[in-house]
Amino acid sequence: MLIGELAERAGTSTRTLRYYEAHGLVHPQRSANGYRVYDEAELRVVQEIRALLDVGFGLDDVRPFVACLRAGNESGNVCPDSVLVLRRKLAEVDDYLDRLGAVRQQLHTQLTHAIAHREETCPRRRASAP
Amino acid sequence: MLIGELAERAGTSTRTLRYYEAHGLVHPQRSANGYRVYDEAELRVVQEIRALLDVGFGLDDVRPFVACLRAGNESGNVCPDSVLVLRRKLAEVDDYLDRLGAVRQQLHTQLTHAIAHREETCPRRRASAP
DNA sequence: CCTTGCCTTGACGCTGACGACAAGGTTTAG
DNA sequence: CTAAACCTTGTCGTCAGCGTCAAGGCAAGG
Repeated sequence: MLIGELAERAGTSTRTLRYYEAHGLVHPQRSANGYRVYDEAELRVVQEIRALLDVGFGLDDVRPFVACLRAGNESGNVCPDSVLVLRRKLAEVDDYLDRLGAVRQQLHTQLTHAIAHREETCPRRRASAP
Repeated sequence: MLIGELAERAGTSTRTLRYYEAHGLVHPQRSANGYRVYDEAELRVVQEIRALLDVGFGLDDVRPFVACLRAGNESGNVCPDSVLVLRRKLAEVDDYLDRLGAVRQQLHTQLTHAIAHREETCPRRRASAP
């Protein structure tokens, strides 16, 4: 399988595949003319990478999962290093959820006060009419 | 007040103040030698900018609040444009909270499955011992 | 006069995951 | 012969909010 086919099958671009290779996530062989040649297993690998990136992982975070898949496991999650990353990421997400919740609260408060201020300085006719 | 003093009082850098000016958020006067001269009110403006950026706003989102303050209001939140931005940002945050919650759920699931798989293929001695 | 410490504009660096383009080689089909 | 459709490496652009020099002007104290 050449790079174009893998790109299409994985729903990504050739640029992306070369990028992953440059960062050590994919290791295609080369044909006589220098073309990259991928075997079927790489499709799974690329899909795993994409799935993790979509969830907010960085390339470095993805490495253990790729290695885990390549080690013959049917899931990239089951290796110790992957579990460590999963734990860390879960903690990060929880942290971010907390902060984002606080931000939401603050925005809500500001908005409420702004509306209240508006009622104060410029009362609605409908609302205050008998 | 010169740029260095304002930077220190606002807890930011001169570079940052020049950056804000380049993006139309601050309009200092100039002294005879070309130095930027700020009046007291700009401190409030810069603080408002910093507070909003810290919450995740972009410079463009901040503009209405700055204009609102400069219009003489004691809060930057009370003007219609500011309220619009607040509403939009609140919606964005809610959206992001939803997606992040889904991600958290997925991570949790993956982690749970990975652990379960581990128990399966390599059961703990303590847990299964009589 | 010289140093110190302000200030000025200008321009590149950074982070991440690519997109887009350049300039060229290869293979196949017509 | 040539066009089409692949492929190669290399390099610059993107988004945001600045950090970090670089090179120089201005003011005051010793």
